[in-house]
Amino acid sequence: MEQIRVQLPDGSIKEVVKGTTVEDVARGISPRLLKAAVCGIVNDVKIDLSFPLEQDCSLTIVTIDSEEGLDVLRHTVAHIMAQAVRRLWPDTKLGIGPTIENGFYYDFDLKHSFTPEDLTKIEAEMEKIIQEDLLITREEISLEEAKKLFTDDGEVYKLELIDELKDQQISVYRQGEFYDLCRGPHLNSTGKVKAFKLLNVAGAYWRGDSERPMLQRIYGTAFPKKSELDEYLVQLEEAKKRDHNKLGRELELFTTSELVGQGLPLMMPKGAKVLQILQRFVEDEEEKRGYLMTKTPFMSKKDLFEQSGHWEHYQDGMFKVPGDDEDDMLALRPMTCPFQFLIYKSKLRSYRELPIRYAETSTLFRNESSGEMHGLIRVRQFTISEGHLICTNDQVESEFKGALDLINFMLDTLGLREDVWYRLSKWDPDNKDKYIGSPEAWERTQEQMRNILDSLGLEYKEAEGEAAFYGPKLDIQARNVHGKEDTIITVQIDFSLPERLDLSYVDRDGEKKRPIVIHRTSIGCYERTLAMLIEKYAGAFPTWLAPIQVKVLPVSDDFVDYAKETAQKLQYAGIRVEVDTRPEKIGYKIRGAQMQKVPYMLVVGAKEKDNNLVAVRHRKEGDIGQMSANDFIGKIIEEIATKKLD
RNA sequence: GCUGGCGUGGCUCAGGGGUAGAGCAGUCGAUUCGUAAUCGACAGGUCGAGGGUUCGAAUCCCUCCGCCAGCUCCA
Repeated sequence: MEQIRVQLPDGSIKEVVKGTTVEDVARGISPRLLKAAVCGIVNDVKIDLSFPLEQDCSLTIVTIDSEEGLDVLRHTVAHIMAQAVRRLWPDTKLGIGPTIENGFYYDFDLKHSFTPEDLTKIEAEMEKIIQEDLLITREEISLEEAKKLFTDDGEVYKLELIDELKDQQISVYRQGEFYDLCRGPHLNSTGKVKAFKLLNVAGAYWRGDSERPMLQRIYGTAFPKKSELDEYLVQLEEAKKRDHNKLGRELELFTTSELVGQGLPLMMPKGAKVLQILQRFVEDEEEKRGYLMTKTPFMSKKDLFEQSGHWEHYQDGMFKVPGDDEDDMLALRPMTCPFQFLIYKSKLRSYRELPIRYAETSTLFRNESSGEMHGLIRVRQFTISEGHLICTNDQVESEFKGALDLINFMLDTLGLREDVWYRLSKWDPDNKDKYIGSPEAWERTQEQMRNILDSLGLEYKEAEGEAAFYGPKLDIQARNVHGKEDTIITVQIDFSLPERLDLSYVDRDGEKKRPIVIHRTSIGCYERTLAMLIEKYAGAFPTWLAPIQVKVLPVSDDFVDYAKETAQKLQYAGIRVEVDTRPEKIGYKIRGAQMQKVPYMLVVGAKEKDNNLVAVRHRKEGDIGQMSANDFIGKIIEEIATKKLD
């Protein structure tokens, strides 16, 4: 029998008979490996355990506890779910069923619309399929065979996918009566699945195209062990408790009213206070870094937006305000750029003035469509730390880096750095109508941005079709507690609007030249940042950001005066303080302050009053002992001044 | 905008054709208390809005508004 040489990840070579399967190799190594094995990687290609090795190769055996193994498991569970849905609703047509971060989904097209109760039914059917321990097999077929197979079933969506696989090997996986177009690999039997859960149902357009039919998507997850699944589900529940939309209302940061409408939150005193602190912090820091503040109108005649291109490219996102007659249309501003450009243009500019850094705490209005609004994250009116750096071509790199340095400083100070990632958002060359400017300029600017990022050694992803209509962006992304991704900060290089608004400066040689504009935010949108902070800290803001920093709690009515006196001292020192004067027991007051997530509680009773002290309790550390009010003030002032994170 | 779910006092929820219920929060009274819930009383709702079916609608039907998740779109 012919022997082949198989190289394992540790570098060792195993000689096996030609035709030996991956599973056999695993068996030959150890029973434990065999049990945990889900698939193999042969010469960098993922394959099933049943794959026979025909020639010398490198082989990694993927186990269920690895990231790749988990992916295989979840993909198989997605098939089991599709099989179950097919058994329960035989008229179901299948869409796609990929794995995603933390789980999988499958899209279905059927007349019946799934209810949450259906998920339980489907889970029960899946459990049966797992009990049946069906063998999962791979079959490679030709394009014609594939077309025939799925035409007979009326699987229109699968046929569309097959059409795009023209030059590739088409494979079908079968388990019992069920089969599906799939690249694989998969577990080798349904019985290997130990722990899964279906999570929710939602609509999703076929191929992500809103012009095409909407299918029903079921999300689920799976883990090698039940305990891991349970742990994950607990984690999900815990995350929901941090939801800014729930906590923000409970903590009286903001509220909404049906009378006001969607996407228009009302900031309550505590929420407004946090926003004010953030805003002052940003404005002061920008001033230190050479920004000039502007204050421009919330609306303009449409003429301005026509010139900037917003009217043509952004009209759907704008609120229009009718004027006295047809031609006198106004619009609320969706961005501040054109206004600041007019300030720049108000006189002739010299190269000596550049770079000019304009900053504005800009309130913007965007007419988001009704299904998009969410808490403080997607709203129709918001305030953003918007700025425009007008510079020469030679200054772009240093200005870009300066903007990014400010951003990173902000993220570090707020403790958010570890929660974000960077994305180079490029245009979509197949969709030129969405943009202004020439393809060459787009490519050149994107390359320039890439070079800057690379020279900083910054790690980033690239994303096509995510650019602004006037230029590419560096977006700084974060996830909310539901795992949904949002842009929180952005830096953009704009070569188009300076042209459209005819910005210029007089250069050293006396010639008029075109400047470049960098659009940037430093913490982005204040409302969205507040939402992130609420979720990051579960409402327990670092002391410098806390709307109430100290709560003074008299042990009984007899000490209310002393409590008020103490609070007065703190207030003079600029500390945000409240006194709980309710005729309640101390435990009750502490509980109240804990639930409001106030950083410090000062308990005052006879012992404190007689010795002119306060008993300090920290929301996390508990009782930290007595000290004089002045000592406490010194301590907390220091904590606030250094913007200490918990 | 699309799909699905949901709207009952400030909050969390029960009731599901026969004239609105609990807990917490609030107010008042009693208690004057030492590190996460003292006791009692009171008050609070045109059951999201508007139409319809019915002798009778919080409950069934329709439209709209709002909330939640996802898709699409975007900071």
